[in-house]
Amino acid sequence: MKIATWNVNSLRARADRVEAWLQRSDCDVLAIQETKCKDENFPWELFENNGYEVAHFGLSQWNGVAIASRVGLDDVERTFPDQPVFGKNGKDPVQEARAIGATCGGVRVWSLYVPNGRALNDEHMPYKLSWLETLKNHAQGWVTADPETQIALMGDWNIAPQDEDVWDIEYFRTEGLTHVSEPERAAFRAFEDAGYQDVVRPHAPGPGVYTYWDYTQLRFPKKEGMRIDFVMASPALSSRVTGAVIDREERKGKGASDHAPVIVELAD
DNA sequence: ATGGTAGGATGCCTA
Repeated sequence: MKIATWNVNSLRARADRVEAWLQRSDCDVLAIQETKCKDENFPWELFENNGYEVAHFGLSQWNGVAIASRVGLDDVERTFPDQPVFGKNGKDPVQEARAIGATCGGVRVWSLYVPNGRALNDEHMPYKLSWLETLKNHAQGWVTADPETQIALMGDWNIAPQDEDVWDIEYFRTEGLTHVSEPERAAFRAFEDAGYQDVVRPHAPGPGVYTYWDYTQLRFPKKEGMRIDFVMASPALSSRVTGAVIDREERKGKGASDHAPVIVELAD
């Protein structure tokens, strides 16, 4: 079985790319982030025509997460329990469309779009950190309750956990940028402490291996990227992993998302 | 030279 995660940065703008990728990737499950649409604009037939069931959670033109599967799609859950709310200037707080879970082929899959902190002193940063801590607390509880449970927390984490996960850590430090700060990295490590493993890195080691390249500044041709998309697997799922690939080819050419798909292969 | 790109309810906000 092959499971994958991909921040597509607008499903409607990327429909042809996503369909072609589904047809050539041979993936059984795809966790999608940044669909950037509501259900009424979701391209349901794209998935149905290619043999996938799909569940979507989108509230507006922002965020939006989905799971497509050809090995079953059961017990769909929109938002994780107690998912923190966010409201600009404290107004109209809402649980944003950043998490959807479903059971696919015996694996509890979560498609996650972790909030972008924007800046170290921005109000989005404490939101990001509490969002992660709340998710971690529940994820820890799921494994404690059933040590054999197979869970994949996958998506765009908006964190570069190690210095090698950005092209120039000194640039990030000098500019005071997000994604590499100690609180963000501690939030990521907390998932590891709870038993979840980054199952891609051992099969796609750095340095210089990334999942995201900014559209600006010629970041992709200059190989200046970031590793911020992860598949964090519970212990029982980790032991099934036989390989992993970051599909850097998909970042090439006109009309690419700024993120590459990340694929994990599981033993039967 | 303080730029560049790409998406969205586009002439501004988000990444």
